[in-house]
Amino acid sequence: MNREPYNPQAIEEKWRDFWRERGFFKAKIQETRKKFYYLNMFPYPSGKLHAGHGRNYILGDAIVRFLLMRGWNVLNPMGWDAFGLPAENAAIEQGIHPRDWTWTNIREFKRQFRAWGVEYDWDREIATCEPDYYKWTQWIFLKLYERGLAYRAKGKVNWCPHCAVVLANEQVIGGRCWRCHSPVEKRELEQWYFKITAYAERLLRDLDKLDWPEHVKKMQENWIGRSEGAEIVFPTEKGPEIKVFTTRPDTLWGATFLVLAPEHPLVPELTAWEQRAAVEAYRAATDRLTEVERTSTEKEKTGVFLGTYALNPATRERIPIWIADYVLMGYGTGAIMGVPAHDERDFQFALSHGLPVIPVIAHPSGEARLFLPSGAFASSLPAAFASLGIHAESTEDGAVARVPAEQLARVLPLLQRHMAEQGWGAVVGQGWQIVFPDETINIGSAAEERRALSRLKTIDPALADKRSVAEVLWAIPALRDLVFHAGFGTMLNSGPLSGAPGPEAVRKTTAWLEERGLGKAAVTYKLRDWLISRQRYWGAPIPMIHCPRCGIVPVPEKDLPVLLPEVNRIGKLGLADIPEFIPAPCPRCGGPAQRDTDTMDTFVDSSWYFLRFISPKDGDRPFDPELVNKWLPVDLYVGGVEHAILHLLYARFITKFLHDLGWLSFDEPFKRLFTQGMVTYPAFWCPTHHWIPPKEVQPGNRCPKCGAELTVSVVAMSKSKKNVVSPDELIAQYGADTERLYTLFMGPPEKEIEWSEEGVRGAWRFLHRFWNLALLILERAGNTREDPDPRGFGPREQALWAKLHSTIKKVTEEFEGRLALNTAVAAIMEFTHELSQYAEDPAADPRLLRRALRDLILLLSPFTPFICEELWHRLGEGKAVLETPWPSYDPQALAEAEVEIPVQINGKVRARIRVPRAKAADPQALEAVVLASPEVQVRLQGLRVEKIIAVPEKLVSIVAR
RNA sequence: GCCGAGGUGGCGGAAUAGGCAGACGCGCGGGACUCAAAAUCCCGUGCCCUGCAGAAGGGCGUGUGGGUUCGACUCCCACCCUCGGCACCA
Repeated sequence: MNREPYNPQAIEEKWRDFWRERGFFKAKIQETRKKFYYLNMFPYPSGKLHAGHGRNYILGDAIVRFLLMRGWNVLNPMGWDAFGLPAENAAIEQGIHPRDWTWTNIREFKRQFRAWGVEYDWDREIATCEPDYYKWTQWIFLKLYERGLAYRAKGKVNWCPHCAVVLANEQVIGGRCWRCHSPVEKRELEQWYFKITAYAERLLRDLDKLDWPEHVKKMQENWIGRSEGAEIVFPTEKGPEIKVFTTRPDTLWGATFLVLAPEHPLVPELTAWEQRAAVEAYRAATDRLTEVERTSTEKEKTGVFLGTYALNPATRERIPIWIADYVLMGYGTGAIMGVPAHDERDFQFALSHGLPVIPVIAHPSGEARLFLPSGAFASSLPAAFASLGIHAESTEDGAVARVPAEQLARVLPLLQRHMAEQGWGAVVGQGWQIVFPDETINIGSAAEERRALSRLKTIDPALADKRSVAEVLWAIPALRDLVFHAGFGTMLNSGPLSGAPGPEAVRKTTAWLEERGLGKAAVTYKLRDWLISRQRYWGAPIPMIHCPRCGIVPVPEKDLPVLLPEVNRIGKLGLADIPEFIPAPCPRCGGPAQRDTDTMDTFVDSSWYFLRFISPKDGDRPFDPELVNKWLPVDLYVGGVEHAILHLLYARFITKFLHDLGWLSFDEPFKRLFTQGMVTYPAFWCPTHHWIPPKEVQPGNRCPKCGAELTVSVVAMSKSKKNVVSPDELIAQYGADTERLYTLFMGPPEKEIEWSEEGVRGAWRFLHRFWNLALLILERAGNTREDPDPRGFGPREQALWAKLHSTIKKVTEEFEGRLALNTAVAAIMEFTHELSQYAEDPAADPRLLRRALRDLILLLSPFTPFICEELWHRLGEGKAVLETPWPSYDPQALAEAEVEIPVQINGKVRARIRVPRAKAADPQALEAVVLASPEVQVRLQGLRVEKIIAVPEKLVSIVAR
């Protein structure tokens, strides 16, 4: 019999507008019973969508279709992140106005969504570049300004020379621009900031209440970077005090120098006259370094002595003040105390500059180690040591012995006694002791350090060039692992706190400092304030006016929006290049004044858009607070992990701010977050012709233009690398349903995955089988209207019936739980297979056939809505799929089926027995059935059963000897 | 360096609560259809060994080494590797 072939193009065109026309995707915004706010991160409309983008939108569409069938009142809006640098740069490349570029792309995106069958509540469409949207972005700026959370400050900022714009810290990725990857430079500029640091603690703490992927929360946690420690005040001889932040106040007695960031404001005042030239030169050199160069850990620790001294508040010793570029102005107080014995960077710095190192924390291992250079001891020493149970080993340049900490007090005098006349020795681990025949010097202060060093130099001419005891000890390989350590341990050489055990050291020192008014407990964050000024045209103008008389004056709310001026020129312009934009009367005094010529960072636009969807056309307010408070937080937010820090942190901040302002009752915008993985595809690189589209690659990976061998890399699809798969072509060849099914089936949606042409064909073959099966069943059972009666089922029917219900269960649970829709598709495929086999039986129950097909169509409809809508109507069900409730499963159907129980004997599966589920659920019954079965009996012959474990519905394990 | 995720057939992956390892798909092999090919459909497919007309049987197997358990991809200890984020953050 010749059946009508599956013709996806014809079917899909037929239904493309159906769902929209019926209004299935329109949220009933006034009704908030059983509401569900589903949100895909809105795109920046760039060119065309590729198959990789489908990961996000198709997943969302499937979830929303499922939710609608489950009876949820779903809000599923879409908009355009259309303002900002990305759009502007792309438009410049095309030589057109950013607005034209944006709207052309929006039309294209919408066409492609329609082709995919991806639907939204289009009545709520917004674009951040439209005045009725950015008016409210400006309003948020004004509110932040009112509260002192938007401020202007001069400082070193990140500057991207290629984009001609400043960048926020979050937009510098590994020292490079997030858009164009150029190395970022530093410039001294006056810019606008949002005080996100005021929210650091809450942004950190509230991560706990979010149902987000653990790694995204961790990334935010690390970015916020909370550190607990103490702020300590160091007096200086020149006068001004220096505040330092440290996480290790317990090492204070070991602070032998101070280091300021080269940009530190106190540097000029603290510089001695004779050091001024050197200091200025160093500061200038630091300025010229890029972020990448400056923060490279490989770099030698450079720095310059200011020529003046501070006082260590604990030891009261004079310590030199230096500047060095490894100390950053933006973190803590921009100054550190140098504790070379217990901080790796300070240690390197001290070694490079010959600064003294004083150990003040015992090595956590409790070990001490003795070193004696060759010829340093008398022949009587080994015997004396042996009496203490200490055995020395010879190394290239001397003898080494392990000394238990508690033996130290006895070893040192002994050592002194048996030392050669011109000998010396060192014991490190529990502090450093330098032993001479007539005395032992404990390195516990700078004075002792100096004295020990000078004696060493006198004894051993080879040490003449050493500038510190640390240099001497570091040169001995056998001691290195004990000379430096950064662990917690018992405090040493620390005056009143000596002997304080490691776990209490920090707390005790902090208390000691606070009692004396020398310092206090403090918390510091890595998070910096959000720099939001951008010197480019395509963005929301900052609503501020600079008046020569009144200073900086905000534009009154009633005068919003500050409209972006129209321009005819295309290029890297800022508002400063548009003279007619600048003049404006001062809102306060009415005199002539000038508009601020910066625009806002694109991430400001997207930091509140999820609120606007509730009342997108409201002209009087940014959003309707009453409805927003009913609909938000967003129940499920889906987007790329690349926004883990940037957008998601900013949106959380603005939400908390609006909450504090009283506009929002909630303080976290996205209850659950799901990050989908990228789609990769091979990209081909020719040294002369650059990126070559995969389709043009010649056999043997050759360039079509020059025949050169191409370099292949499997990377995320992107237009610039020309390795995109076009949905238009896929749809023309296979249909949208095939692309959708493959996209959802190819792997777990959160994982990065490579696109496979063969995989697409697999989805295509499945849909053919499904189509043919449906037509077969329609022929055989199309007219049946009765429901099947499970009471009359034979074993085959019962098995199929159970399979149907377990499939419904599986698919439902995936949508409601972890969203591993790839396994839901696999389950549907399995069921389709079993249904096909049953349908071939001429005696098959038509009522069961029809019911199975009906439910199968519904289960598959979120994945492949076109073919399912078509078959649904052929089934004559009247209503549309989306008006039909999602199938429910019957636990009874599952209970009645037989299950196969594997039987393990001594850990190996030796038999499989079919048992009715009711019996399998009861351990005793299960055990009895298994032991009675012939297969098991044969296996147990000659063995004595020692133990039986029966796991209900799973397996039976028998131990026999 | 620090933090996080992960390592399962030829490949993508499954095993959701310690209970049949390899679901589902790709690829591959064989067959059907065809003059032929493509497409499609059906069957088989972890590795190794024994065996055979067809069967059947056994051993090994989830990065490596150890441990807990009747039973480990799953839990514990140590290590190796890959990917992602951060990185002179005091």
